[in-house]
Amino acid sequence: MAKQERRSRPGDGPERIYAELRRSIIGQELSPGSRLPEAAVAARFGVSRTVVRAALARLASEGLVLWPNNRSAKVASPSLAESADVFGLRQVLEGAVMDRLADRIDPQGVARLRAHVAREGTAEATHPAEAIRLAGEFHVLLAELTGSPLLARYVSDVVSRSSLILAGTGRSHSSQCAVTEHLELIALLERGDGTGARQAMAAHLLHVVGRASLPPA
Amino acid sequence: MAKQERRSRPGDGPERIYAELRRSIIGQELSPGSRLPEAAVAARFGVSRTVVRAALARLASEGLVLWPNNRSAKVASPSLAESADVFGLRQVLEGAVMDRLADRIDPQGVARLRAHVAREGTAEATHPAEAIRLAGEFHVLLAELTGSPLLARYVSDVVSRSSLILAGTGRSHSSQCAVTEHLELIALLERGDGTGARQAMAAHLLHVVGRASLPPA
DNA sequence: GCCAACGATACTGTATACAGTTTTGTGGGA
DNA sequence: TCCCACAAAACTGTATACAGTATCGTTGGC
Repeated sequence: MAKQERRSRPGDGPERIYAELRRSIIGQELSPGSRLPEAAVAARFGVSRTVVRAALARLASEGLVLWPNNRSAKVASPSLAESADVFGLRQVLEGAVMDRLADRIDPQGVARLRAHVAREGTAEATHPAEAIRLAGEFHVLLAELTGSPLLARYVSDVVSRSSLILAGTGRSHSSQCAVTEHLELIALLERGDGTGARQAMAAHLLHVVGRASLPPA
Repeated sequence: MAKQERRSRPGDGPERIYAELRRSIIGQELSPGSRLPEAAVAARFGVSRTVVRAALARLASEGLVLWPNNRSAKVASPSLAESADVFGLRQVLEGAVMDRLADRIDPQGVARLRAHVAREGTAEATHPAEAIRLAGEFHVLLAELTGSPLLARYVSDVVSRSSLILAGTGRSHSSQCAVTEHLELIALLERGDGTGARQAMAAHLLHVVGRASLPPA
């Protein structure tokens, strides 16, 4: 017999707060530098500081918030150097993703990618913040399709940081360009062109940086 | 005036427990699968469960312990597939490290590397567990010299996991071979041979895997 | 006016209490 | 013997209390 659904199971508290804060940060509802006092966050979500601290620890480990000792956590505001570092690593990691995917991607994976890009296209005009999030998740989906959990995790990490960086610049057409470039990446993978896919990804990432008017990595 | 040294400053508790547990795990004092009940760990180190939970959270985020909901944390025991994943990512990340270092390494960096390898040589015969740790830290040091904090962090991450994996196999001569190979890597970097350094690193990592009698990545 | 000392306020770090969940051990029936 | 039910023990999840630390405004001296 199926267990009765509960409104929140034990252990889900931190996860929920983490997800909500993360969404707020990437969606610019919390701008870089915003302070996140534990008590305030706890009150806002109706939980205790204990739960908030667990969520903050995770956000800090992903670089989305800074959390110095004995001081309030605050939303990270990456410097130019840090931004360059993030995108430099994306070149490394996502280059490896393309190499691996060109060999092993199957029609089902291609279909998932195309479906995702379709959602990007839908959100692109109406929900700019969500468009940024979806554009990032496309890259995470690519990484997941490699079948390497670790690679997927690191890509997810740098993509989160990228979203925070890009949210700060607030270019609204970023996503439109991303859609056509994402489709191009899929096409290259589909025909097994690993070299082309790697190069296209490198160019795509440079475009993303360029549109955000950051100096190239 | 300098502040009076304290035995432990607030906020240092979790960090200390984290470091001690990590050392015990990598040093095989805690073997894979060992249970880590919060209360037991807390009693052992003379702190409260609060502190232990923070340390466990960090270890779990680095993949050294598994921490399912409502269950005791336990030391991870990586499967063959997970081990292959770890070393596959090391190829990607450390290949990038060599590329970057061949351009930018300075005599001071070379000196630090050589000094480190000297310590590896000293520990190699007498303290096998410490030799494994030092061999890992050589790779972390390489990554740090690139000047990319993020790259350094990810390398540190996969090296930790590797240490856990290698500790399980318990090959005692691993470290001796590592010393000569590490010196070879330094020599290649010193003469600016990026391609050679990248290839040598790839071979080195394959050797490490081979000595541990794991299937090649 | 300017700056240092100081006190109030806000906030974090850690311990602990209690409730809820999982695990373990034990006895009874087939 | 095997296996299920069930109760006891072990353990985690969360809230809360209290002590310690940073932050900020104010006051007093110059």
